[in-house]
Amino acid sequence: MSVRVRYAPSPTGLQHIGGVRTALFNYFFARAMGGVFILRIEDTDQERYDPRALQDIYDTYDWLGISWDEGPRVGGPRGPYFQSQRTELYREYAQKLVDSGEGYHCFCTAERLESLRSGQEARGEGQGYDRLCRGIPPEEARARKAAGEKCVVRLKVPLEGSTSFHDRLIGDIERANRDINPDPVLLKSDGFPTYHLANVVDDHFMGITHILRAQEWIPSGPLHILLYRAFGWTPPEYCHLPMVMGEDGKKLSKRHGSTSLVEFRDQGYLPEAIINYVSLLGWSYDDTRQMFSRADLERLFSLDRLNKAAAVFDYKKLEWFNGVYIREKPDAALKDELLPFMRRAGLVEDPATPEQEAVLLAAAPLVRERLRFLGDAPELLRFLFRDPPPYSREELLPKKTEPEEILRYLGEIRSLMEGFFHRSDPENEEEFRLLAERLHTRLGSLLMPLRVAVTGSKVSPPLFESIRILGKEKTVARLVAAMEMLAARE
RNA sequence: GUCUCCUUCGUCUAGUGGUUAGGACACAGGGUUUUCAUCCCUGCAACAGGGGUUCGACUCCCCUAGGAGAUGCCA
Repeated sequence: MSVRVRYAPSPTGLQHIGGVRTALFNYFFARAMGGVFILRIEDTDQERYDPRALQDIYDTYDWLGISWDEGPRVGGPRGPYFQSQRTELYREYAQKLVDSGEGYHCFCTAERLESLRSGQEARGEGQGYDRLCRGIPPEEARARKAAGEKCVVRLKVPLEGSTSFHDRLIGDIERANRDINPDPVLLKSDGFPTYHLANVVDDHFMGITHILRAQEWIPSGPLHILLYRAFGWTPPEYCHLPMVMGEDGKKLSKRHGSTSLVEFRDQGYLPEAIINYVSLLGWSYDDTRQMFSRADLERLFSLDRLNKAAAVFDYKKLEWFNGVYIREKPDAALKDELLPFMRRAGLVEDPATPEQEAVLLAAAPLVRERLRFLGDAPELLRFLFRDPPPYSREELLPKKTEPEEILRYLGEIRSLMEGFFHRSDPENEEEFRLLAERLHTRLGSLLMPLRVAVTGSKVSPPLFESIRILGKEKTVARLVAAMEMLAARE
């Protein structure tokens, strides 16, 4: 039987690391098995639905380069792939449960459930519905419903015995029926299904063969088994993936820093880094290999190498992967990646002029090894597009040097600039060494003031290459500005 | 409260009934270097605890502890 898996997000918030991990594992599993990957939108919560969240799902996976074989935008034989468009189906199957006696109508109001819950909490009892409506005779329930009384459909969870299922990763999981959520709601009073019903019905009709989802779903596993049984269906194979935690060991959330994918993208993370890093959260290939491209994972991913324990999300390691992938980018590709960030910083126009593109292309090799994120680029390269930011007089003066001395050096350097552009970088370096020797100073004492004058900072990309990109005119002008600053009396 | 799952360096992980318990990130030190960074080298550091089983357990079993998750007309 060919593999069919799905990622089924609900459009209620931005895609975050945890969701992406689940999506990725489903996608890679499908690819590695030659199966089908389905995207299904679980938009059954009318209250929390957010159209921006749907767009975010598209944006996130488009950006990551993850595509689905069936789902929104592409369609497929088992659609529709929005649960909000399948409500008839859920209603039909909820009714079947009522008819067969596996489910029942419940007329309890939200208020009653609320007070029930608070009472239980106050007494420190286990929480859950008290099954009040379970005893209502079917005819009576029918009549009340026909009379227009608001109601939901609940599942009749067996009072005795236990329910177990097999998990590919964990093994057999068993739960006493009395510990299962007492009669969960399957169909809400607004006619929409809850997760449990919609999920089971869809997975069945969409022919899902494997359910790969986070371990936070384990507790509802037995419940879903009960549903499959009530319908007379065969459940798919389960594989509950280890959870992703924040640094404090708690479920990853906003307060752990950026967790949504758009945030990572906007900070200048590369999709390659995210994919590589996230893949290693709960999965490994062997004892040493850690570099994996999307294509690698589409081939090598396997459920046999999953880890059981929850993984802590380590921003530092992601950052490291990002640096590695940035360094792998050829000049032109890096330039293209950098462009949006330079634009957003207002350093290049939109669209960039050919000159600006040329400068950025030339600068790419200079910053490549210095970027942790693409978003670091504007600050590093600003001096190529604007006058250097204001710097203090002190910054021009290396330790234990006098202004007059540096002023003299800069004058000499200015002369050196005449032939600078006709010489190679090694030749220029040699010139500067000779000059330092002649002035009885260190090379650093020559280059640091020059660096500050040209870039406005003591930390910059390689100086000679930078000057070459900047051009003689601007370089000399900045040198002069620095000399004037030094010459001015305090 | 109840139920379920989990437990190897700080973090991600590999691993075997007999290993110096391996790799990566982080951190520390050193080297290269015109700054920063990159790069290279070295170091650091783990089998949660207690019982068994066994000639021998990190590895198999049990218990304890700790952690996490679930207990919704949210998914």
